[in-house]
Parts: sequence; C-alpha cells; structure tokens
Amino acid sequence: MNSAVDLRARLADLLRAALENSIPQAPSVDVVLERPKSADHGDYACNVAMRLAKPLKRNPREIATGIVSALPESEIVRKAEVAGAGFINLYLDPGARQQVVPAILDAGSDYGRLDVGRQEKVQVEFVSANPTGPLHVGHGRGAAFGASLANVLEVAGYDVTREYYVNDAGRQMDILALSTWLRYLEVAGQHPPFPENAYQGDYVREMARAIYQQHAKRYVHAVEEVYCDVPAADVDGEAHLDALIGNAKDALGPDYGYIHDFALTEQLGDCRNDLLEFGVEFDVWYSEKSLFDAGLVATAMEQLDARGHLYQKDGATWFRSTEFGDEKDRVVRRDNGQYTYFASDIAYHVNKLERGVERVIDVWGADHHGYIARVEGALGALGVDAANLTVALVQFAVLYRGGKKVAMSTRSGEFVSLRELRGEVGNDAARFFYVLRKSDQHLDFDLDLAKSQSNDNPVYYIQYAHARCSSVFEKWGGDPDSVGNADCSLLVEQGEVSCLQKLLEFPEIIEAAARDLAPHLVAFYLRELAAAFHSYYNSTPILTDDESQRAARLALVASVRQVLRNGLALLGVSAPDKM
RNA sequence: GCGCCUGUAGCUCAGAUGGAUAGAGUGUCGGUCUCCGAAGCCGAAGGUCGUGGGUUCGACUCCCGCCGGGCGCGCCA
Repeated sequence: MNSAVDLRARLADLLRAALENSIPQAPSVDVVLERPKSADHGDYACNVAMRLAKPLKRNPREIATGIVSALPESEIVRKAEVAGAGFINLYLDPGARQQVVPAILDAGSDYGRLDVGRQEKVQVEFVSANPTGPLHVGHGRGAAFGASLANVLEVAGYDVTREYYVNDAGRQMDILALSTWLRYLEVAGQHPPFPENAYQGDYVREMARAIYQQHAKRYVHAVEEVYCDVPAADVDGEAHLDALIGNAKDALGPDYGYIHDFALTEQLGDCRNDLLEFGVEFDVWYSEKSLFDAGLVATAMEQLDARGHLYQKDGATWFRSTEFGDEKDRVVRRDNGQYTYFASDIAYHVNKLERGVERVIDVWGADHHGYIARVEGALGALGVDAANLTVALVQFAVLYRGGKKVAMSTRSGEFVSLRELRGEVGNDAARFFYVLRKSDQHLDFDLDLAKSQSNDNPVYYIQYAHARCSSVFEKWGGDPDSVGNADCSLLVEQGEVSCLQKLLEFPEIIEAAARDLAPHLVAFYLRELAAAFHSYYNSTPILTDDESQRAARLALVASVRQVLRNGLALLGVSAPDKM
C-alpha cells in the first residue's frame, strides 16, 4: 500500500525523532498514536510523555513540551500541542488528509492492502464439520468468521491458505453409512427398527432413495441378519450402533464401502455447495482418511512412543498429556484397536506445520476449548513448536425461535440448517450478522427477529450508502474515471473532513483486525464510514454548479464507495449499485 | 469441584498496547422530503461499566476474592 497515506506511521516517526532529539537518554519505549475520542484533542494523540515520566522522574507535561518543541517541521502536521496530564495532540494538515482521496482512487480495490504480514504463510482451518449432514447455523458462524478472517489476513499481507479438514475416517461416518443403509432397506420394503441415535434427517432418506433408484435391491439383506446378536438399544445405545455397523460391514462386504462413500460424497458435495453459495471457498479439502492411508497417524504414534510419551492401560494406549499441562491423560488408541479422533488430529497438526506453513489458525467451536491443551501438548511432545498454532474459539450461536431456545442436533435431525437461514435472511445479512460481534461473544440468533427485521439489518445501512454513491454518479452522468484529477483541497466542509478521517482509518482497521483475529472490527468500521457518508450526503449537495467543487466532492464519493466496496468484500457481502 | 468464555444504556453490542467528558445500533420522544435515493438525516432522554478489594499519576481495560450466565471436563467427534 501507498505509504504516503499511512499518516499515523509518519507521525509516529516524527515523534520518535523529536523524542530522540529532546531526550537522547530516554529509555526505549513504544511511540504509539491513538485516535482521541473527542475531536477537541486533535486527530491523533500520543501518551509517550506520560509513559516516560516515571522512568525519567520528570514531569510528563515538561517532557511533552520538550518533544513538541523538538518536533521536526512537517507538511502533514498543522499543529502539535500539549494537553491534559501530558498528552501530545497532533492536528493534521488538511492537505495531508485530502491526499487520501487520490490515493484511494489510485489504489482502487488495493486500498487497505498492507504488508504487515510480510507474506508469512498462514493456514486458516475452519468449518471442518463432519460430512454427516447439512451444515447448521452453528457451522455458519464458523464459516463466516473464518472466511472473513482469512480475507482480512490476506489483505494485511499474509499468504493465506483456507483449509477444510474432512472427517471422513471416523465412526460418525460409519453411523451415517449405517443410517443410509437402514433407510435403504425401508425403501426396499423392509422394516428394520431405526435406532434413535442414528441420523434421523430426511436427507438420509433421500440418499437411500437415490441408491435404490440406481441399484434396486442389490444391497438388500434380511433384517434378521442385520440385527443378529445386536445388544439392545435401550441398554447401551452406542454398543447397539457399533454392533449394527459391524453387521453392516459383514453383510455388505465390499459394498459397504460403496454405501459409505456414496453418503460421504453426497454430504460433502452438499456442504461444499452450501458454502460456495455462502461465499465461502477453500483451497484445500484435507482428508482425515488420507492421513491413515499415508501412515501418518501410525508414524506420529510411533514417534510419541519413541519419545516415551505413551503407555498402556486397560488395553488402551494413552498419551501422557498431563506432562504438558492437560488435566488428565488421553487415549489415542482404544482397546478395540481403533485410533481416537485425537490420534489423527495429532498427525494432522504435525502434518500442517510440516507442510511449510509458518502459522496455523484453527477456528473451533468454543465447546472444543478443552481440546487445545492436549493438541498443544502432543505437538510439544513431538518437538513441534506449538506457538505456531493459534486456536481461535468461536462461541456458540444460540438459536431462538418464538423466544425459546432451539435445540440443535445433527443426529436428531432437529436443527435449522445454514441453507434455511440463508434463504430466510439472505446471504449478505447472514454473513454480516455473524461477524457483527466478536468471536468470543455468545451470539443470540433470534430467528424471528432475523426474519422480521431483515429490512432493518445493519448490512442494508451500509449497502444503502454504497448504492447512494453509485446513484450520485448515475445522476451526474459523467465519466467516473475523470474525477481522479479533482482538486481535493476544496474538501473542507465538516462532513468532508469526517469522511476523509474515516477513509484514512481503513488501513488501521485492517491492521487491528488482522492482529487481533477480529473481523468484526471491519463490520463496525463500515457502519461508521457509512454513517459519516450519510451525514455528509444530507448536509452537503454534491452535484453543485461549481465545476471544480463538484469534481472534488465526486472524488470523495468515489473514494467512499471504493472503501465500502473493499470492506464489504472482506466480509463476503455484496455492494449493490441499486437496492 | 476444575478449566475456558462472558456480565457496559430498556434491549443487542463496540470500547487496540491501561489514558482526557464510557460510545453505537435498536427502542422511546421530538424535528426533517417543492432540493443528488427518507432503507436516510438532526436532536432529546437513557449509565453505581455485576460486585468488593488491590496495583498507579490514571482502571471498562491488569491482579485477587465473591455473585450471575454459557460451554467443557468420554476408550464421542
């Protein structure tokens, strides 16, 4: 990005120079500029004098005065003054602020692009829902957050890979395959009891019908065979399922793989389409099964064992995670010989970091927080630096309907799907709504409210500002590209200054959002920019008769529109020219 | 019981490395379209920042205790 408009960095440089000149012996301290809440305190304020007061044992106002008088002459500073307990308030030269307009018009969709990431390779893994059914609204939050975060990181200068971890190897997939097969038997005219804890959703029936349509009775087996030696469901539901799965595998033989893969392909494809429609795309769909096929799980376990971190107990294999701060040791291999999810997850994380990624960000639901310690512990045990792993926890999106909490469970089939939500409130509103609060804040998603208030959704306020900008240009009828040469020194109205100030802030917001993994900052920023524009629009005519004034104002409008567009793009929200 | 998150205006939420008079939306009330889009704008009312201590020039922010809410603590994923 054009450093000429990075005024904050330039001001900080000036202050550092002044500090160096006025107090050469000062201890090194960060010179940070903040935006004062009140406009009476200038455009930027610095508290470095107050921070130095203690180590230097000097009056902060006295230090500040010294810095201000040593401030190098600069075209971007109109005034610098000492205020309050020792703040240094800086007032921008109007010309410096006006510079942002040509800078934005010049950079276009690249305005806001930074280099703070230095092209460091970052992988963001998100959603990663089991492909055992449609995505629900909880996944939607992870999807919206992860996608927006990845966009923010990318624009901040990171080399981002978006990854979806496909749990295609576990028991849940077997349960789905079993569920599909049982429904298939129903379609084929049989009446096997359908376990309560199998997947109940209608989509299972649909898959069953599709299989029956293609293959007729090829996979039919007698109910007695299916339920041979199966323990009662009401005694141990899980054992009941496991026995059924075992029988299904025995009965179907190689055909079991067909059912399994059919269900997997079907659900994963559905998931992918759903996300695609939601504006969420992935670079890598990483298969858990491939970890096993490549022997990576076994290798990771061998390495843990060789380093003395595994032991046997009760027929199972345990990882001594307590040595790494976990509350208790964890099983990596069950007494039936099956690896746990944890085992493949260890291999997966080792693999991620070995793929040349410098930093891994996992976006997880908050209910997985207890999982962090053991994964980090396992990485540490294998000599992999867990500091390269950041887990961004996204709190629950709790759904309300009719003022009551909606129970969500994929297995019971009682959930509101992401697709359903998108259909009700629209993709734009859904994407925006999801990132409108910080990730560690619980999200109360009131469906009735989201539906009934869809016209009041804050996203429309921002899109409306964008449409207004476009409409001004349409009304004007001139060539939008021609405003680039406008004389921006004419932008001196209060509303214009507020807009300029907000436009200048955009790169700062990107930087903060990337640093804090907080895409919600972008959403809040866009609201403020839209507000500044709406206010300006109502106070000042843009299409005036004065040609140069009109050109300057149009240039400002074009800049606002560009930044709204850039910001909305980060959040995956469209920027319509008409509404 | 232990761990993570959380408590800010009637409601939903922002408050970056501790900074100046704690902000926005929504709701309520009052203004505002012979004029570029009223899905807008302008104004008013609305607060013991859960609570009690501590740290210091200064605490919504950091530390400790307590109270309330959510989640987790499986040979499930």
